[in-house]
Amino acid sequence: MQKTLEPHQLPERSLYLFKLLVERFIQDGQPVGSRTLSRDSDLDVSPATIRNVMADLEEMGLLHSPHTSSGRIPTVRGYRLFVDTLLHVHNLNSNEIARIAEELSQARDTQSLLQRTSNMLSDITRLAGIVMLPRQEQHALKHVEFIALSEDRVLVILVINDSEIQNRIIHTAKNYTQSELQQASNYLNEVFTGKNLTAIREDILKELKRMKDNVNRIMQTAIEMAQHAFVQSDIRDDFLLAGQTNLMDVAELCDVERLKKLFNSFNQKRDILHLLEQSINANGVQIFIGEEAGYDVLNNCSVVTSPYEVEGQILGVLGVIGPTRMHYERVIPIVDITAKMLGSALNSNN
Amino acid sequence: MQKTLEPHQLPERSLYLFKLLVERFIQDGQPVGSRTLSRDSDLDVSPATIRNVMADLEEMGLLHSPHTSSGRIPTVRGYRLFVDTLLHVHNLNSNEIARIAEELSQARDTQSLLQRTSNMLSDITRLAGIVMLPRQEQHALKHVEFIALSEDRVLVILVINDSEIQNRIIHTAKNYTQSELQQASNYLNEVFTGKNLTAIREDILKELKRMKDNVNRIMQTAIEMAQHAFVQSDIRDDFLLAGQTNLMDVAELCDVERLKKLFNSFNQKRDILHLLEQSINANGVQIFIGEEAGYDVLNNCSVVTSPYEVEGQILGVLGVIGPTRMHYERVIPIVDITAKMLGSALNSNN
DNA sequence: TTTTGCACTCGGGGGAGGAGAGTGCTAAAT
DNA sequence: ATTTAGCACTCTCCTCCCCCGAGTGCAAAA
Repeated sequence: MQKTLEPHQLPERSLYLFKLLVERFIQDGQPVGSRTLSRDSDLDVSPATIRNVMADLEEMGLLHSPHTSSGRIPTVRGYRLFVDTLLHVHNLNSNEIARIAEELSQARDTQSLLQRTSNMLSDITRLAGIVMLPRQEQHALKHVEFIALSEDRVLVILVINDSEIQNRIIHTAKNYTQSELQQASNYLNEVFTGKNLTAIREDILKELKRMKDNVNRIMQTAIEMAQHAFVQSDIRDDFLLAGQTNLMDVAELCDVERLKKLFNSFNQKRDILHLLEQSINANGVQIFIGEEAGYDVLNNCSVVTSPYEVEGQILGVLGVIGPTRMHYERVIPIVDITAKMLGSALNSNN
Repeated sequence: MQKTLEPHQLPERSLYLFKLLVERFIQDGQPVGSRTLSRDSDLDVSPATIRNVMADLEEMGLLHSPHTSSGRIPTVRGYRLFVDTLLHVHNLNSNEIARIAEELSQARDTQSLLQRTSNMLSDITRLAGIVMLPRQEQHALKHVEFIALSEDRVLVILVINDSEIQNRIIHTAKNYTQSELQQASNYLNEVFTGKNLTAIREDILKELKRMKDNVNRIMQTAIEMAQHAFVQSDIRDDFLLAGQTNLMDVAELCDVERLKKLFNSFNQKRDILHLLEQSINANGVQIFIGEEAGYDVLNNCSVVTSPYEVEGQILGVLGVIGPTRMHYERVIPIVDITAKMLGSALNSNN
């Protein structure tokens, strides 16, 4: 009975060769054989030796041969090891940083900032860029306005953070006149302007409990409206995706059936959102490899994500979707720095 | 020297066979040979005869053989003839009409109505559905509101038609206080509510000319604001596209390179918008076949469009994108009726 | 004008065969 | 105890070849 080997017990040489193999495979997408590796490595070692090492690595589930006689390619577990412990990420060169900054600085409002971010991600990685829309919980209310539409429908306009506008149509129990609504919004503006949405929500719930005692008609209207306007969830379940078509160039995804499934799941948004939400509480860059995360449409795909934050508050997640065989070395710092820059851009937008 | 034949000079039998051939090809996508056609036709005629007919049709540029010995397929010109003069479009059965109506009736606001329309188009045709966003020129202004953001930035909120909200941020020459803006919006609401945007625009331009004589401070502010808010173009150059992935099933587009180009041009939007705009002044359903319209990404694709209108005013265009080999017979009435129903749905939304 | 008969063409499918890359295993070398 | 060399083996991929079938065009007969 042989002992079960664990990756960290591997001799340094094996790890070195494994890393070399993964890098090589990422570079040109062909299964890597012992001969190639022997030529590439600094070690002065014959192919046969390398074959032995590779056999070990395969047994541990880090490598896999597509068929009996072809080189090896990394398994999902192999990529995991590579990414978690072998990969050494450089800083981005200042040119690229400047380019990202330049791109983001041109945005006028939040919407276009997010759009630009996702375009930029896809452009410089040549993969698909994704940006989850930010939560606004922590943002300050700038202004609220009610407009009577018809009978029981009222248009609510929330101005948040100077440049972010949300419209909602709510259905009320009673019919309100425009002037009642005006008074209500005046009241709410006075009380709530400058507070953040979470705080406002709490305040409203408190007020609701005291409602029965309250005879002030204006306040009653105001609170009823506010309840509708603020208390319903405002987590906007959406994201911006750019450069999907870049994925069509990737050889290992180039089968129309697979692509179709992938694109469909982009349209459904559900799975992708779930995935992104998993990383919303992560600390910095996170990497999902292949079907690891449990979504089989993402077979052969990796997702590199990072939450972005303003003043320590995580607002959303952004990242890149590409083949498992992607240049993590390059993509990771890009995602990382983009998240940071988006955070500060959002901050200065306030 | 032989005479140049024109389609309308063709003997009835040739047209009949041509029609049969196109229908057959649309059905199963294989080049159609003389034997098949002879079996299919009611005519008691040998394959050889049909071959002669086909040779004529080919010479006229209506048919084409992929290679020496395979059946024929229609050329773009052939489709044109088929669609323009041979095709006989049935009415939609009441089930399908009900289904469309049902689908559209569930929309709450304009945005979701358009979204549903485009989804529905793609669902029932199994192709890509497209809906151009409507112009609002002819819509009545319900309410206008100004909110001071910071220094020279003012948020304009236009409520149009009860359920359509537009936000714009404008940059003003002077700084206005919120109360100035309030007065301005009060004034504008009084004067303009109920008028349509085109009329408002004209009024504003007239007012501008008289501005110099006018000393009323409020009116001056109001007109300056209104100028920014209304006069800039509000033609929203955008469309909603659904079911792109349906196109991935279509055999003749199933080459990744072609698909990539197509999807890219969907993302660029430019070409597609140009195409749609061409049909905005058309009368009813219009059909663009293959690269006819001059966009080579649309090679092998047809676009079936129809403008949709409210009270005789054309607001936009909707349609379907699919392979040239599509079931025009079915798609045309669907697009037709959808345009009409969208029109009336938009109307009842007002 | 239509049909029959016939020679011809072309694409696609199905081996056969060989080259190339790579493997695993065993036995020798270090 | 590793490492290497040697060797047989395996599997993919390419190409060549061949043949089948579908369909054609043309000429001559009906």
